[in-house]
Amino acid sequence: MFKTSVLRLVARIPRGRVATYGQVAVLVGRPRSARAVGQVMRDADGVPWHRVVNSLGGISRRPRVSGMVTQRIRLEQEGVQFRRGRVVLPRFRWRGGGPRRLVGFACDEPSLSCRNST
DNA sequence: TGGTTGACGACAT
DNA sequence: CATGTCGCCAACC
Repeated sequence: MFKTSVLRLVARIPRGRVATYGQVAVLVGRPRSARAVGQVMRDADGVPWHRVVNSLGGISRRPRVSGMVTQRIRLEQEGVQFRRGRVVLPRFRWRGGGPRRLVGFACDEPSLSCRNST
């Protein structure tokens, strides 16, 4: 089940790391369901929902409450750094969730050997 | 069964 | 870089 898969995956996001809606969608095998992931997060309970942000590293607006603040606070308390209102994805994006054959999230970790080009 | 609704995302302006 | 459009898709009605 989609919802269950999403919740199970989000539950695995380590403290101090974040994932994007699109990333979660890909990891559960539904690459085009990023939006639906948000729907699941809306009522998510008992999972680190605050570790899921949009593709820009920003905190997406919720329908009712203004939990944007709460989410950011929580992330910062875990050590996640923000830059101009956005999570510094290159450094805090979670890479995991299964087979690392996942292209696209490969080389954005500065501390690795990715800094050869520039 | 069929139409509407978004915690999204890639692109075009 | 900041909006606006359009495509997507699971959940809801």
